[in-house]
Amino acid sequence: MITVYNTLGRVRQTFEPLEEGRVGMYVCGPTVQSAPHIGHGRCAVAFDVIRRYLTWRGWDVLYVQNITDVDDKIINRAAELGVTTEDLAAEMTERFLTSYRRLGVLDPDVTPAATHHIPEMIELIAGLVRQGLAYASGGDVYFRVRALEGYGKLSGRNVDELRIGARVEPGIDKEDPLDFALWKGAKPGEPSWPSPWGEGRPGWHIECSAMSAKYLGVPFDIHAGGADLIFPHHENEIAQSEGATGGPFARYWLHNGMVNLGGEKLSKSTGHIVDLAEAIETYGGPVIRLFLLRAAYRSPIEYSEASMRDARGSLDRLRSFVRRAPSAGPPDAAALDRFVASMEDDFNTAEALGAVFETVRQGNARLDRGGEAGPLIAAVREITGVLGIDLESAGLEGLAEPLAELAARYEVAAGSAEGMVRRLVAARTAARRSRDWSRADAIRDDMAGAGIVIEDSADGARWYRR
RNA sequence: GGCGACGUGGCCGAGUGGUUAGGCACAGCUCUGCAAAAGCUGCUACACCGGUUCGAUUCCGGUCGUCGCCUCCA
Repeated sequence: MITVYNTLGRVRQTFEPLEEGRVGMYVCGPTVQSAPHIGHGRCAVAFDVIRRYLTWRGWDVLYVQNITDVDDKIINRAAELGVTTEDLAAEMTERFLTSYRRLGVLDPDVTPAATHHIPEMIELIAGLVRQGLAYASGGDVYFRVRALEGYGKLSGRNVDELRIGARVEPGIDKEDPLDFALWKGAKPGEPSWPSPWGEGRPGWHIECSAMSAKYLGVPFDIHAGGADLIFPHHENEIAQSEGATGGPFARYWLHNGMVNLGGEKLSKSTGHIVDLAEAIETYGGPVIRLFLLRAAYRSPIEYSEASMRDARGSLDRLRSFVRRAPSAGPPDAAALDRFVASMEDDFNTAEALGAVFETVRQGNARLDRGGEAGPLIAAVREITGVLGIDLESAGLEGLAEPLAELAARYEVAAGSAEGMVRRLVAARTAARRSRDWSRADAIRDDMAGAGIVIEDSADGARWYRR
């Protein structure tokens, strides 16, 4: 039985999909205006893990993550750079998807882009206008917030308190400052589409209402995203969708905590950012993924180099363990049970990892005593697989050059990166046999300098990339 | 000001009304040509003040502090 914390209602509750054995999941994706930062990675990883877990548990998950490819920020940024909005969006989309993959995030089943769903959005807006829940004003269309019962139920706000803070842009004719745009009339030179209200483009919130309904149907099971989207984005999605259908929209709302730097949230608009691609380049995808999974997905986490080093140390421990012996037999049942119990408690990956490390210690202790640890290793492999933590890849990308240099220095044949590593390790083993300690140590030190760690053991040398 | 979350040992970070989270770091020992890895041992906590209770880090109230949202944001 899975328990989840539902932002809607702020309660823990049993997760029961609408249809037995099937789960529909919609994750709010990025606005592709600039490159991804660690916070985007956290969101992607958090819900990728949930998807993987549900899948592993035997459920059929339909996973949708959108791309917002039209928006004021994109228009402005493209103008600054002197490129088209399409080109900018396409390039940034690619960068997001590449970084996500390097974090071990599986591709969504559907990755809908807003600009490919304009007709669906127009239809939805037209329906809201017909029902009196929206109105055209100038070339814009606004949602009439006060016309909808229950607005604010997700974020715990009430309309009378909101009134004071609501943003009113000059020159815009809203009936009420709380009302938000469903459709924005185009200014000259802006990308636009024809609509019953004139040329224009969709507001931000409407895309998620339209696309989630299209791919998952309404209502659907899980709607997820960053905690900073609770208000107004998700609140407005609910207003639009429930206004349009008269019934419930998404059943479980899951929100990941923010990634902070120096105690403050990362934010594109302020430039307070840890670039995701750079971090991946520096530490590798698996280290970052482990860093992200060490805390529960709802807690805020602090990015720091010290934390990344910790995460690398932890990853090394896992890798060293599974390299000691092959998996054998079915995965250890006790280890799996602990993993399942942790995950079913609101997908508590931090606790799940605690159980993994205890399994590692048990396994190491058994191996030290000359015993068998096949099932324990199998369990660790199984669990890290579900968590999407890659313990396997040698990851020798980018090392061809330094390895070739070392191959030349120690007079072994050049070739593929992996081949050179093997030959260098063999050369060191030979040096050790002839008790040429200085040569053996030099090879080990130089390899370490290149990022390849060599460890001796009873049954030969093992190596892995740091 | 309103709404929400949170304050755990050197650091990161789970969890619980009375029993070891875990990782990283540190010290000692074992093992090892050296090292690393690994094992064992050690170090050690629940912001503060009240209350409930036989007993609270864990429930309730208050204080202080931090963070998020209230405007675009994963």
